[in-house]
Amino acid sequence: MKELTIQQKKVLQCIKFYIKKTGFPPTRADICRELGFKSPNAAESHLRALEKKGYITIENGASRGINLTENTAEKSQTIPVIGLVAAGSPTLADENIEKHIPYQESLFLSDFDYFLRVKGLSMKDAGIMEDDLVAIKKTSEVRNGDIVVARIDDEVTLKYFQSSGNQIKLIPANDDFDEIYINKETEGFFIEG
Amino acid sequence: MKELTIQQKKVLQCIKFYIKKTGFPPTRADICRELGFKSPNAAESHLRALEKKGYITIENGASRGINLTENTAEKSQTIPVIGLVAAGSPTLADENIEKHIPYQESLFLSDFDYFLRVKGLSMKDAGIMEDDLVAIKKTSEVRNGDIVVARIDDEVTLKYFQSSGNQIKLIPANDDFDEIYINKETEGFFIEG
DNA sequence: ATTTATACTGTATATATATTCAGTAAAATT
DNA sequence: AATTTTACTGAATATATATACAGTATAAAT
Repeated sequence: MKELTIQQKKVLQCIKFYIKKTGFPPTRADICRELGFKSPNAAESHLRALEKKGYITIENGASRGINLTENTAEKSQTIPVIGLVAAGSPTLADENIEKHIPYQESLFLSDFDYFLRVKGLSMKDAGIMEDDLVAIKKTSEVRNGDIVVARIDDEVTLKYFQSSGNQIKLIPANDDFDEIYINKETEGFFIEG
Repeated sequence: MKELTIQQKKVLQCIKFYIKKTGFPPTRADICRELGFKSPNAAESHLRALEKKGYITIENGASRGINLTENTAEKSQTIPVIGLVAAGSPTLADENIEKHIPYQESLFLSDFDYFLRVKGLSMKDAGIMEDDLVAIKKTSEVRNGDIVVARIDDEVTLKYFQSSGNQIKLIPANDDFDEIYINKETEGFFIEG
């Protein structure tokens, strides 16, 4: 695939961002607004360049008829694997990256931020075993029953989240201690084993 | 969330399908064409109903300004887990469903069809271990190097796919036998463990 | 019994949008 | 040195599109 210029990258990112935000592609005018162009033809030209280079397809005559190419949408990225998160007794939690694994966005299109390798068996009954990878998404919204990564000072645990009034309980899925929660931080996602 | 009527479901499905196909939402006219309506107002009314019931949002004045709600887009589904697929020496392959696991489409937005539980260690070096779940997508396009689920008569194996001319080799990622391929059927996807 | 929601056809229209044409200018290729 | 590509402004326009208005008819809710 042919290389993009800096401006063309900006336009492509702008399109992706717009779709993510609104659910549908931008118009020429939208792109101009986002990037500060004063003529719709500036956007048009860039779109045609992106089309020519194979990053998007354009349905002629259709409004917002921009379609990200597979290679563009399913852009292969790498996701960090963060090591050794304790699930039993919480251990230290520096975000030491184990490795980066190549990862096709198309496979798990959720936008989680990193993988966490589980240590300990306290979430055993939730299907999360030792050495499993758990997809983690940084978020500020946590609902009851969610599995969260709780951080207390420098220690991390995987627990069920349960908020009742002002008290927040972190419940392991085995038979350990319950804890008071301090600072909701991330939300666990998928598991396997 | 309020229940949809049959027609409203059809319209919603039509929108999803259109987005999947084209990358952008349909116009009122597009919906009419797909569903056989003769007046754009038929689509308009349904859209407003879907909006009212919270399945979509509509950006007024914007063309194709339809956005699937989170609950709509991330519709929780169940995916079958198909049991005991041999990876070492191929065993029998009736599609006996182990169980259905609830699954949020948002997490893995790829459209694979089912999970396969791996038996045997012949794909060990590819990171696929015993008892891992492998996401499988039925497809007719297979490229060299893909991991495929090969079906020979009633037996199934997980192997690397390698086509050279007319000969098709199935290579395990360990140290077993190579085989001739008969009937490309599905394509393995992700793994974990 | 009356209202409201569903499910459309059909016509009309303001405007949102793609797209072409005419330029300017700098950078990169050939 | 000449051509092509990049990167825009600015104006003009055909048409794609949302959307309102006027109806008809049936089913569901109050």
